[in-house]
This record gives sequence, C-alpha cells and structure tokens, in this order.
Amino acid sequence: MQYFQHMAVKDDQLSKRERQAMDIVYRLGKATAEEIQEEMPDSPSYSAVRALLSILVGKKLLKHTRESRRYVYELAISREKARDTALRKLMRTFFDGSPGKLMASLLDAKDRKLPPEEIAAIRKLLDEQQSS
Amino acid sequence: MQYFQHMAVKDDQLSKRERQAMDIVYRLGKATAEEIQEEMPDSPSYSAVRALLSILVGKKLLKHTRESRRYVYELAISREKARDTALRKLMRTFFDGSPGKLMASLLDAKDRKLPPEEIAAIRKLLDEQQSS
DNA sequence: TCATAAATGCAGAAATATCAGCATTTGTAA
DNA sequence: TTACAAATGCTGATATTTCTGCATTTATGA
Repeated sequence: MQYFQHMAVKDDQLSKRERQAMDIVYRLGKATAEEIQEEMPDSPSYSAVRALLSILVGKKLLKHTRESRRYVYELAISREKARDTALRKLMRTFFDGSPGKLMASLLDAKDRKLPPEEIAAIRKLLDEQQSS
Repeated sequence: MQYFQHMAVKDDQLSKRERQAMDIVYRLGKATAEEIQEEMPDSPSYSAVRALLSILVGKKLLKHTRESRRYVYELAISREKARDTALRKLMRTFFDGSPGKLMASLLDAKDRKLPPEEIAAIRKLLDEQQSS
C-alpha cells in the first residue's frame, strides 16, 4: 500500500489492531513495542506488534526513535491535537456538535462527583468565557 | 464466527468498516442501508453495506425492523448508554479519567464560544453538584 | 391479478489485515 | 575483541474482512 506523505491518515481508516495500538499510545504518550503488546487486548505476539507498529509509522501516525538498542514509539502529532480531534468527533457523533450538551452530560451523571477545586476551576473558566 | 448472546461486542473489536457504520448509526440514531451507504467514506456498494449491517446485527450491536419493504437499522442498546461508554473511553484515553480535565479542555478552546444560556445551564448544574 | 421495481439472503471471490519465523543487526559486558 | 542476548527487518503464510453477483422475496399500482 502507498501512504500519503503530507497528511496523516484519517481516524476512521484504521484497522482494528491499528486502532487498538493507537489508543494505547494516545494514553501512554510513548511506549516500546513490548509495552504496547502487553496493553493490547488478546495480546498478539511480539512480532505481530512490531509489524503493526511499522505500518503505523509508514502511515505517519507514529514516529519511532532509537533508545539504545530499541525503538520507542510516540505520536507523530501532538497529543493535544489528537485529543482535540477526538473530542470534536465525539461531540459531532453524540452531542450534535454542541460542547454545552457534552458538559451537561458530564455533570449530569449521578455517579460522578467533581472535587470542589475542580468545580471552582470550571467556574473560573466560565467567567472568562462570558467576559471575553 | 460465533457471537456472544448476552453481551455486546466490545468497541475495540470492530473492523474498520464496522466502526464506520456504527459511528453513522450513533450519529443518526436510525438509518436505512442506503443512508448508511451514502454516509460511509469511500462508499461501498449497496450489497457490501448490507452484508456489513448483517454482521453488526449478528453481533447484537444493531437491530433491524422492517418498514414496509425495507429494513431500518438502529442501535441495539440505547444511544445514551453508547454515548456514556464513548465518553468514558475518551476520558480514560486523553484526560486521565478526569471529567474536570475534559471540561477544562472544552472551555479552554479559544475558537469555541458557548451561548450565554448554555453557560447559565452549566452553572446551575455545578450548583447542584456542589450542594448534593 | 400480475408485471415490475425494489428490496433481501446468501455463497464464495477478492482484498486486506494479522501474524510467525528466521536472518540480520546492535549493544553490552566479560 | 568477542560471545551473547536482545532487538530489528523482512518475507510470505494464514485469517479475517470486504465485496460482488445473482437468485429470491416483497410491495406497489396499472
């Protein structure tokens, strides 16, 4: 297969295993093949994980740097950017693209309890939104 | 393949096309094969889409009901439940599982502006959280 | 009623993803 | 420097996913 040189592959174009691996790197920030293997559901062999990671590097979603004897894999784009993309997608899919609806859903959950200092922090952000 | 009768297949066990289709149904709530076909990236043939949807019905992720001549597909579990699952996963992957961090990120985006009535609604929810 | 258009059901071909195994390279420490 | 352990690179086998094509069923309206 031939990959685009200039643009990362879209999120919904990943195979099952590719997505599983990406989710792990999103969460960990950076990881070795071995760590990723451990985290993957129904852990594939080490060989299989490395093959998979090579594909993701080819797709420009990950980059790897050698650390002494082995590769460490990390995101090719910033975690913040990836996070924002994922957040937007979730909003679009489940909340009609409305951040307000998403927040309402977060606050509505009966089993979630925000610590007071986080509540205070959010109030502050709301003030800023309103005044700007 | 044999599917579990009692439990929906986990989110990270879906193939690329399966996930694309599910995302569309999550967004639309319910849809015909034709609508799903139109929404899918690199729209596959109508036949291919129906084959895919049959698999998802087999996996108990979708259910279909006949409406006059054709099937209409919809979620097997409530949209709200699916939404909550997705939200939790996003929190875990990108926000250390903290709803506060997620909200902060939503409010922090410079390009997003919440309408005043939504801000008010959120303040109200915060009050309730704090008093309960 | 019956011709027709529009949908389904299914079998298996084609494409893609996943994986294992092994030769090779690389770093380490004796 | 050299033996060894630990990693990579790569090829091709296997498994799964994706898709096509066609026979069949179903609703509609002339």
